[in-house]
Amino acid sequence: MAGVSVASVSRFINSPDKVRAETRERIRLAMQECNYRYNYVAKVFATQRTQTIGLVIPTITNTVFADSTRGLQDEATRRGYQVLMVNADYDPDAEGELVRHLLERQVDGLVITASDPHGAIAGELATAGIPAVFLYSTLSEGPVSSVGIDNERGGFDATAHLADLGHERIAMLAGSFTSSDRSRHRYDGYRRCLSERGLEFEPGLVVEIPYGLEHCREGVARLMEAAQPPTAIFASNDLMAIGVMGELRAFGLSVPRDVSVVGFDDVLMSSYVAPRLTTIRQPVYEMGRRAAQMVLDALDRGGQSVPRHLILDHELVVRESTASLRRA
Amino acid sequence: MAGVSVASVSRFINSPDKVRAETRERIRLAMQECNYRYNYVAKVFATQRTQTIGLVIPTITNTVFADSTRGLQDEATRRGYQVLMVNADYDPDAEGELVRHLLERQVDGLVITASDPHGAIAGELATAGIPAVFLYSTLSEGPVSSVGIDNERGGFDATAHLADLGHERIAMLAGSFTSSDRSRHRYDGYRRCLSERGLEFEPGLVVEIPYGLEHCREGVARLMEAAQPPTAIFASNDLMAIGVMGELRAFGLSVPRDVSVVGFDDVLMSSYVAPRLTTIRQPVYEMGRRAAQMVLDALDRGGQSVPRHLILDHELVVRESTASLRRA
DNA sequence: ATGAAAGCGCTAACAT
DNA sequence: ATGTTAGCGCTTTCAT
Repeated sequence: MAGVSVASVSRFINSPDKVRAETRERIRLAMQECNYRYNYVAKVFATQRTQTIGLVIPTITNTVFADSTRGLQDEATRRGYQVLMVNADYDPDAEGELVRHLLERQVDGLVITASDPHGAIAGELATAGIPAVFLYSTLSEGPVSSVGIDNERGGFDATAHLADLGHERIAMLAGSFTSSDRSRHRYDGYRRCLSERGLEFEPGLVVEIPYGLEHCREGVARLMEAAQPPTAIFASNDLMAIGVMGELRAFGLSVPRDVSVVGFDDVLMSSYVAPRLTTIRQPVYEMGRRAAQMVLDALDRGGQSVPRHLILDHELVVRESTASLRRA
Repeated sequence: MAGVSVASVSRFINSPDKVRAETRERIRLAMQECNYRYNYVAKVFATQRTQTIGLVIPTITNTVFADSTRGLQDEATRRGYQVLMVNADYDPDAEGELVRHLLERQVDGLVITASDPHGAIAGELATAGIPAVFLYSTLSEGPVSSVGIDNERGGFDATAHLADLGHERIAMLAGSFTSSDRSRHRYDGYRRCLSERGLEFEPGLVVEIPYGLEHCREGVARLMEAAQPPTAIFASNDLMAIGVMGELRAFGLSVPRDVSVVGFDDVLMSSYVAPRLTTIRQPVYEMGRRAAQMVLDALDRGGQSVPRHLILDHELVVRESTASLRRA
């Protein structure tokens, strides 16, 4: 239509300076006239590269994942990559499914917040043949790279803060261990703190619930209707901590007067709720950025690289939801 | 490798029953041996159909969009489609960009929460040549289908609730009009209510801010530091309403004792914050489901169909953040 | 600066 | 039940 070959059109699209101005104009006109639309799928098919990194997150409902995704997205965009995000709803089986799906879609790299980085997913990633990194998990070894914080120490620090305030009956409301190794590691830290402080561990003070605000009611009920209810609750993440505070109020209990609550993540919302939530801050934007960096760097090096395990610093942020124990 | 043609392999993948059991086994073995991975991109390229519907949302940080996306996702999955979600960060220019991007990616249909369905995006969609629907907007006509609620009436109802409680100085903290026609329509309803109730409209009582919790501080400051501060605030959405409540507390003000607050959306979080938020509920899951339904139905009919404009019911949910005006 | 042509991995129509 | 083959729209190498 423009009287040129497809090669010239391709050049026009990808490096306009390689085609004469006059030809450029002819092509532009023809494109306009026939309402040309570039077919990205054909390009990917031809080049075998999508310039896309696949991202698997546990849920879209907890905004931490939105925040880390932003970091990942920014870094990817900066380096000419896109990100294809899918959520697994905290379901380990779905994770494998989604990874396969992303692989079929020819993503160039993968970052995943997995339920269990030691589970089946590890093998899946190992054979994928593209750079992959685990995000959020605490890993110090293994064939696939990772970036996260030390969740065990985070759990320890949260619990220690409560112990420092004089609490002895400290409960943990944990997101289900099978759907999150972070929850398990935070629990490990909780246990270690209890033992180091000489506090007795009571199985009844740990309740494991599925992730999500809507499951907090039952968890809080189990905790507070016991013969000896806790005076402080450590929740696996801020979302659930906010859920806990809501349910505590429904029980006629006041935070922090009757019970102290600490969360994990330091989601923006946590500075806005009443009372403002004490929590463990994770540098999530930075974590997302670093994860992208790792897969992009590997890609730059031709896909091959030694696995790295990056553990960033977390930080206790004391706000209004925790207070000294009032002795009866 | 299995001694069969590519056609048989294709059949094996897409309709295994069309190939003899013995051949099936040979293929399976060969696949295993050479670590075969299906190339989805090639399939899309060959068939010219992605079985994917593109979704553009304003932000991933407000969980309403997560909720409507779930409805959309469920319906799509049920009918064998996937959804490719991208977020525009409330930027009208980004919306156009993303739509073009999705089109290049050959999505079969499009659903978009647009800043302004009457803006440039409308033309973009009209020429796209694939089914598209606007989600969340109040539209009763136009070439592209839509599903939403009556945002003007929603804004009216929110304001009327405050007026019914005796408030006369009712402010609106609005998400920027240029990035959301919903905000504009809710504002229109606010204005109509004021006028119907014989309440004087004061420009100083309307402040427009960018979306996001982090911008609420300035908005609340502008409102409450005025000579005659409002006794009630209607916020464009729940997220901002929660932000408002947080900032009001920072000002030493109590909700609802000193000022009443009403939001919009009825996000799950709104039942957990303190005080529990009074708001206008949108049936967002259903909205997402219906949007998917519309594009999928159009696709089933071969892409052609008359535009439909669906307006679902909203509902005022009265909780704890609003109270009768205490006269000085 | 431009053109010719091979090739990316699959599907689908047709033939056997 | 299986094989043959054209073709999807682009990139890229090699010629000119």
